[in-house]
Amino acid sequence: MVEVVNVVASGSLGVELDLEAIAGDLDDIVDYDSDKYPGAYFRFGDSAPLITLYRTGKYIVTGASSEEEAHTARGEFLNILTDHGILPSAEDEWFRVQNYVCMSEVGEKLNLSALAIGLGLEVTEYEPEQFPGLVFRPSEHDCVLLVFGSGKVIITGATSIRAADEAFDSLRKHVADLFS
DNA sequence: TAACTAGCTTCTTATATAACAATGCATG
DNA sequence: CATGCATTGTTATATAAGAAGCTAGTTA
Repeated sequence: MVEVVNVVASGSLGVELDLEAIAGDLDDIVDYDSDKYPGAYFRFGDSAPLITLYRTGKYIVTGASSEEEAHTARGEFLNILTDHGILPSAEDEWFRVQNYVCMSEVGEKLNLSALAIGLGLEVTEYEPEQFPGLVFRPSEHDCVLLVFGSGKVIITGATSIRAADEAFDSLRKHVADLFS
């Protein structure tokens, strides 16, 4: 099993927006500086996900620890926009999770040099002087795994929890075959 | 010279290393 | 009171994805 630690999702309001006016109106929750970055940041609380809104009406949600939390943040975001008359209604827009960042562990300490050879040098990168984790890009899974000597594993780039689960499972099987 | 492409910026999150800064405490 | 060592804290390293906008480089 993998634990979701971060969810990145995106959607579109379908309308062009005046971010300067919105930032002025929602001064307490919106942070916008076009010289620094073209997106306007919406923060709903300290540990809540961050929503970045763009001129085009497209937006991204980052920092949610579940898909539900991402949806909740999006709902709050849409409500505030409709309440302030920025949006006529919150319908007819798409919203999709683009990236799941997950964490898990294999339950034993790992020799990463041996693991790199075992998994195959063409699908792994391990340069401990540059970064302590081994980068594993399994050819049969569409995500990337960072494997550490402690046995902890980060799975990122997955578009579903199932994909992350499957990728971690295959890593675990490789580890079991190699070190037993 | 114009159009296009590629790469970088911002942000989030776990993970683990080294290198560095800054501070605390003890000993001479 | 000054120096040395230890601890704590911050930053960098690397990963993925979305977004818009800027710059740099290439090509027609």
